[in-house]
Amino acid sequence: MRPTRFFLEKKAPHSLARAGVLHTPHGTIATPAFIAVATKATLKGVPVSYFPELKVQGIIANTYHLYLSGEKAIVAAGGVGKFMGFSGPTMTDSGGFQVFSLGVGFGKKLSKFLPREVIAQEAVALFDEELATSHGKLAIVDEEGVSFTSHLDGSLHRFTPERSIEIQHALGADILFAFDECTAPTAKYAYQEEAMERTHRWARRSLAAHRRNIEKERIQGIWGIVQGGRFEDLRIHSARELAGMDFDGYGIGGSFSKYDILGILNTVNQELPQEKPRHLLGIGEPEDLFIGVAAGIDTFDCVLPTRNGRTGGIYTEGGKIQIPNAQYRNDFGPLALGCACPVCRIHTRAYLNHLFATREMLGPVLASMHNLYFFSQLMERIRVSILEGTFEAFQEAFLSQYKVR
RNA sequence: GCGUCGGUGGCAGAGUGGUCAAUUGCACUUGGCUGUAAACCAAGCGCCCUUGCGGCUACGGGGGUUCGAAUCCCUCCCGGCGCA
Repeated sequence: MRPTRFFLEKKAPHSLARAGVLHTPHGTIATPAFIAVATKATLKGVPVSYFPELKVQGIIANTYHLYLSGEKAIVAAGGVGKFMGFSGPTMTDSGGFQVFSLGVGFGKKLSKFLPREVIAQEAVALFDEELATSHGKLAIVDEEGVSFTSHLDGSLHRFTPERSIEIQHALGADILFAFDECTAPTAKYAYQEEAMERTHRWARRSLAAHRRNIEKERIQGIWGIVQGGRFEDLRIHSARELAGMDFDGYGIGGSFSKYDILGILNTVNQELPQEKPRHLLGIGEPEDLFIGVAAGIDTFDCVLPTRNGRTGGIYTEGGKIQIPNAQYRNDFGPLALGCACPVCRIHTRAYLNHLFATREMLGPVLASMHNLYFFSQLMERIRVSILEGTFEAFQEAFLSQYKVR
């Protein structure tokens, strides 16, 4: 029996949305669900003791970052979950994203979504010069793997699919991801295709390395990552290719064009085995979560609730607000209307505004907690709506008052 | 009272004849953040104006020198320090 198992409970009638339960050796996740990002074995700013109240069902940590900081103590502690004091389900990302963020993304303010301006001039060459040079990068890709220059001390490190899996075995999460290459949103078709094919070869090697370890294979599941960037035909090809491998679930990675992400995800998910869980890596805003769910995604992870929280962004029913802004100085209402989170039960916008203005560390902490609850709670409501057969109505009701800037 | 040093934009503090509406930091205002190089980054921050190598007013007050002054001179006011 596989260490992670997924059971579908209900499918929505007019979309690919679905509700289910994902079983792991450390408990279950009711899906659709938001997985909190705990890159360096900490959900930045939020004590594990608050997880239950914040409805945090699971976390995802990062192989590259924990490897750099030294995974020995984590192994000695009995795995990343035990190390951080979290008894629930855990995942580890393979380090594939760092191929992008420390590679072609280094020094640039590239998000995973193709910028609006670039879409407009799609026909024009997309930063081809920059992508072609390795100057200024901390990660260089070759067929065998990736050479990293540590962003911490400049030391040289080497990741291959086998090495990533080996470290992920040491970290001991319930679900680990195949080593992949996350490409830039600006990558041209030819490079995207090349990277995707390489990612498929790495997926096979990751899978083989995992199955080879009989002990770990029994207690950790491995999910493969679909790539292909914003190109639909590549995505279809990638999904079929991955579907043909014996993964326990699937991650959908890489970058997208904001405007056809629903279409691409729909396509991808129709190619993937229906009975297996799909995780959309690194996405997204509340409106993106609806898009993902509607396209058949079961789990998500994203740094936004914590990163935005740390930097003063608060999610509310009416959209995202900047709590340090002057207009909230005397706003004694809750952060979000009707929010039942432990922060809103006690604190006001004015207080959070004050904490940020005075740079008190509690500000980022409380904001992160609230945002985390907001995301988890949103996913829970989405799940309930699917079970009740009212997903589309709920989506419409939520988005009608949630303003996207 | 004498001597001396100093008074610059919200604050601190550069500048010491032109390229100064004035470096920089803080504060302030506003953006951004999507598998976390991020408790971060960016922009703005005298007034007017749609624009500009744009106009106007500014470096304690007043007056002068000069083609030109935050920068030099005189004087007044204010502050620190020293001596009486």
